[in-house]
Order: sequence, then structure tokens, then C-alpha cells
Amino acid sequence: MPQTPHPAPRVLGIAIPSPLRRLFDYRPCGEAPSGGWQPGIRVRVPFGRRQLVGVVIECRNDSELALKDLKPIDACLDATPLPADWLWLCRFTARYYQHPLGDTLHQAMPVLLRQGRPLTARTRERWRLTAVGQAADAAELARAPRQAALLAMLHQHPHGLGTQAILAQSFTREQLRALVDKGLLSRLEEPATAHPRDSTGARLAEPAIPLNREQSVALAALHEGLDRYHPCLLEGVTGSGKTEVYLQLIEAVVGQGRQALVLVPEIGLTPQTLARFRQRFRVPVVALHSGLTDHERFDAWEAAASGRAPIVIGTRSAIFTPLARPGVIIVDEEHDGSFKQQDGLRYHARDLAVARAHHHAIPLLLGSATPSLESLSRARSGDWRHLTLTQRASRHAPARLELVDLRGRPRQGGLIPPVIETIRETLAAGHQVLVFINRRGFAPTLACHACGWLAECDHCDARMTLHRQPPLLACHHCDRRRVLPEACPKCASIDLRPLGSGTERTEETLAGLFPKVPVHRIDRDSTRRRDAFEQVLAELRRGEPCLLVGTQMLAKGHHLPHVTLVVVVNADAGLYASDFRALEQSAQLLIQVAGRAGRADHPGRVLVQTLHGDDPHLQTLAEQGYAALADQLLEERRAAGLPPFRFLALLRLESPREDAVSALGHQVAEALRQWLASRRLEVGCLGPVPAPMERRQNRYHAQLMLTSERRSRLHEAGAWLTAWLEASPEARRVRWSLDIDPQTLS
DNA sequence: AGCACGCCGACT
DNA sequence: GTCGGCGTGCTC
Repeated sequence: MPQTPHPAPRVLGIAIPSPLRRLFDYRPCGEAPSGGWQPGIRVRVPFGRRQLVGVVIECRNDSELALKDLKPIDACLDATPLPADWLWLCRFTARYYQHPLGDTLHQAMPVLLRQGRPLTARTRERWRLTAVGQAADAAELARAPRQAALLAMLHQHPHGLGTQAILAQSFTREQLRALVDKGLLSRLEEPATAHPRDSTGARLAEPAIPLNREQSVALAALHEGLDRYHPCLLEGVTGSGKTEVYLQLIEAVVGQGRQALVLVPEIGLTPQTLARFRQRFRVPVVALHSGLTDHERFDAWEAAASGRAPIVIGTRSAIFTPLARPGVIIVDEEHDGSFKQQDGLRYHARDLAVARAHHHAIPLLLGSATPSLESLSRARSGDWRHLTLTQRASRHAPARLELVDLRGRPRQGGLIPPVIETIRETLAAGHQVLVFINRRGFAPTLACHACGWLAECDHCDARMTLHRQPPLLACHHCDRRRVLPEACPKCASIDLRPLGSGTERTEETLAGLFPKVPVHRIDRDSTRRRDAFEQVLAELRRGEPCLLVGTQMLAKGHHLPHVTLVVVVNADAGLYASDFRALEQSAQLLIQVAGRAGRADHPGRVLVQTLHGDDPHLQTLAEQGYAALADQLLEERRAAGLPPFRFLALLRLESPREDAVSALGHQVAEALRQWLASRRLEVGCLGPVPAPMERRQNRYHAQLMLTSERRSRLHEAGAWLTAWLEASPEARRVRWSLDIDPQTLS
């Protein structure tokens, strides 16, 4: 696949940022790039009536079109191609996810590169005294007092100073130039992301923490596979010190002069996580997160591509960061759903990490307390190395889940009396309590007690959530809001009541029950203000007794050392969702929430309220833990022919017109079944069926599911399907997308 | 996806 | 009389 530079190709096959799944041929024009034409060189081309930045993929001498019909490119934007590892990953991704290559490349590039900016580091000037300058005396410049003052200032800064800092002291460029002319000062130009070299040459800013036995075993196993593709699942309970293993592995990799790429879930890249990495290493840690400006993102990308950044840490999209000397890829909380992009190019960063580590022949470390069934099954089969950490630093075993039966008990804000009593005792003992409830708002909906009317969204097949702050009905599936009705719109009764509990209502109830204790609420609504979350966390770290009510925002990442009781208001919503991953994901969430409870001197308790206390899955989880439930779920998946034993692809269809969705769904299913039969391809085809929530934002959704035991068969079917849809005139009126390895079926 | 062309309703 | 609604077609 890698092509050697082509001296003078007559045709360039260009990937264009468009949904069209093919290359467009152009004639090279003007001067060839210095290293010759090669895949990965960006060009500016006329496309229709527009000017676009495309990427050279093929250098050829022929085209399916007559050469005279080809347009010439407008400009070549790169002297040398964009990084080869990046290009390889994009091509792999486009093929695997059956997504147009041009759009894949576009998505995987920082904005400034999309716009055509050259991939060269932004530079800054630095002014440093020469050896002569260092020996010079300010008195020698008696007739130039400003130059003397500048010399004196620079004497204080042996590493030199940036232009900004100097001009800020009211010195002028002329004075700088005068000192340069006298041979006292030198001007250096360096990448804006360069770090002053540490004179000690040490990599670590603070010493590594001693490892326990299990950690040492894991690290030794990882050290042994540093020079090859070596996939490892690190299964470690909360608090068992996975991060310390990552840090010491990274140290070894950086010590070899290679780079580490660390992927963390969206919620995981907190200032604390970053601080922990930055404190440990003296080398720069480049972070890629949503808060960066386009320029910062470009700088980080360039620093990684050039090899200047030894450690790169980021969320999902960071998997597309090029690396000059890749040494290891680490995926923390590998089970986390945020690694899968849910629209457009629907890639899974963890799966791409596997492909990329394999391509580079480097180790891959996936860490989790609750591994995905996919990863667990590969580790158990021996495909991947399985490393486990069971000991917690605190010596306490993780808190067990205690199931609390909700049946027939009165609830207040979702909580039953014995649970409220336990909360009271915990607060009285001076501890903090976390109440976990997976619903925002005051109540899941508003109901009429007279006629049974429920507040429903006009645009979705969903109930509207009742909010109190501010008071309104809101649909959580679209942006629709409505004022609270005074009376039932159907029967005019004024007996409208909230049904069920959300975070706001539980917060209100708890505030009423425990008026002397502060109650903090953490959900998407309460944390809109940027620093609100951080403020609450700071408050919690002070250790005063308080109540914390929140959604899964609370479950992840944050260490809450003073919480000794966790209450899960309702475990059932997730457990009984129709999605085949619902049980796996709720179990992961429950274990994560439970991980928040307990501290060094107190084991902590986790109360899980449920209407289904006798459910065998829930009991397995509570009594034997995640691994035992995972065994059970894997067996069920095997029996049901679901991942990881069979592979899935989901074709989603969507349109404001219900008839268009249904017609196309039947048409495409029919055509596909015929094609599958004629090819005798072992691919199952289910549907079309309406999506679980058929109408969302006034658009109708249907889907067609493909399953196969072999990825390659699924891939063939997907390729045929996308080609059929692209050629079908009916498909143009319906938005469609093919989701390879779908995370949810909704 | 964009963007243009093209053919029918309610406006100054 | 036109401004503009979105169906249809094309992009090397």
C-alpha cells in the first residue's frame, strides 16, 4: 500500500471532504512538491463551484475519465506528506467503518490543517546572551543606557527571554538588534510548544510510588512486551492503582525515547487527572480536550507528529493524533461508552487503538475495573494478556452492593424510610452521603390524576420531564420546552401531579428531611456554570457532613474521600432497558458508583433500591461481583448470537416522512436479502423495524440489523449496502448511516 | 454535504 | 411583475 514517491504522475486520485465514497481525479499542475508526489499531500482543488482542500491518495498515469476532462489542481499545500501513520489510520478507519475517506480525513485533521495551513510548528523568538554577552559588563554600554538595562535584565535569565516579555518592559526591537550587532545577544527561533530543557536531564519530576505485588507483576509483564504488539487488559478494582501502573509504563516508554498516547473517557480528563500526569513527569504532557482553541489543537498535533511531545493524553478523537515514535497506547476505562462516536463517522477509539497498536507493533494497555464484555472475552480466550489488580490501597475490600426491596414501601423523593434512616445515621456520624439517581429534573413526567393524561412531547415519542428550576416541561430528546399547564389539557382537571422522582425532587426532599445539612446537586442542569462542579468538589474535600445528589456525572473519575454511604435510588431503569448492552452498562455504572463509597478508615456501604431484588443478574452482581455477572452475560450473549460472539452492523434510516423511511427500509431489506441469498453469504438480516423511539425531533427512525460470525462477511454486506443506497434515488430523500459495531440499538 | 438550476405560490 | 419554496442533479 505505501507508494514510493512518483516522479511525475499524470493523474492524482484525491480524497475530497464530501459524503461521496470515491476519489476524484485531477491533473497535477505547477511545481511538484519537493519530495515528489505522494499519498498524504494536501492540495487545493476546484470541486463543482467550490474550492476544497483534498488529500492525494493515489498517484497514477491513467484515469477512468479522459485526461482532457480532468481539472488541474489549484495548488499543492505540502512539500512533504502528512504523517504516514495518521494516513494509514484514516484509511483503515474509513474502510472498517465504511465511511467516505475524504470525510474521514477531514474529521481526523485539526481545523487549521483542513483550511490548508502548512504543518509546521508555530515559532517564537527567544533572545539569549552569547558567551561574550554573558561576560560583558553593563558599564561598557554607558552611552546606551536602555541597552545596558536590557543586558542587565538578560543577565538574570540564562535561558533567555521571549520577545513579548522584553517588549513588555518597554524595550524596543532596535535595542535588541543593537545588542545582536554587538555580538552580545543571539536570536533563537523555536517551536511555540518547545519546553525549556531541564538541566538535570531527569524525566521524573517526582518519584514513582512503590508498587504492591500485583502492580509489580503487571508492570513486569508489560515491560516484557515493549517491542511488539502486546495487547493487555488490566482489570483492576477501584483504588487498586491502575494509574500508577500506567505512569510507570509510560516512564519506561519515554525512557526509550518513544511516545505514549493515553486515551481517557470524556469525563475522565479532569484537571486532577492531568495534574497527576504533569506532576509526575518533567517532560511535557500534551492534553487534547474540547476546551482547546484551534491553534492550541494544531500545536498539540504538530508537537505529537514531530515527536517533540513525549506524552499525549486525550479523549476519543485523540486516537487520530500522529506520533513520530509511537511506544505505547493506553486506554483508561476502556469500557466507557464515550469512546464510541455516536454520529457521523461512528468509530470506536478503543477498537482503533487495537488496530493502531497492531500496526505499529507496540504494546496496548486497556484498563478498567469493569471491562467491556468484548475485551473480557478476548482476555479470557488468551488473545490478550489478562492482568488483574484486586488489592485496594486502603486494605478494605470494595463495598458490597446491598439490595433494598422497594416493593410496597412508601417513598419520599424516591427513598424509602429505612434508607432515609441509614442516611440520617451516616450524617450523624459526621460522614458524607452520595445519592445517585439517573434522572435529571424534578420528576420524569407530569400526570393528570383525574383522567390519566401524561405530558408528552409533540416532536418525540417521549414524556416531557418536569423541571422546577425554572418551572417548565422539557423534552430530554429534543430541545422542546413548554410552560407548565395550569389544568389538564385533556379533561381540565387541576389535579396535576409529578410522577416519579428526578434529581431536583430528591434534592428537595432531602433538604426538607435534613435542614441542617447542606445538599449539593450535580447534574447537567446544576453544572452549567463552568466552575459549579469544581466548587462542589472543593466543598466536599473539606470533609464536613453533607448530602450529594446527582446523576452519572458523579459516578466517574472523581475521588470523594469522605463519602461512606452511597444510595442508588433506582437500579431498575437501566437493567430492564430493551438494549442488549443495558445490563452490562448498568452493572458497570453500579460498580463505579459503589467505588465512590468508603475510605481508608471506613469500609462504606452501598444501598441499591430495586423493585427486582430477586433478579438473578442483580443478585449475581451484588453477591459475587462484576466478573461473575460478566461470565453469566457472556454465556447469554453466546446463546443469543450477540457480540462478542457475532458481529453487528446497524443501518439507521431517518426522515421527517414516516412513509419514506418505511418504504426505503423494506426496499433495501428486500434487495439485500436477495443479494445475500445469491451470494450464499452467511449474514443475518433483521428488519426493517422501527427504532425503539420511533419519532424523535419529529423525525421517524427505522433500522435494519446485519449480523455475522465473520467480520469480513459483514464488511462485504455493508459495502454492497452502501453502494446500493448511494445509487438509489429513493435513498436520497432519507438520511441513512451504517453503524459498524453499534454500541446501542436505539 | 454544498450549490445551482428550475418551476410554482403570495408579496412590494 | 419578482422573491423564494425545496425537488433534482452534479461534483474529477
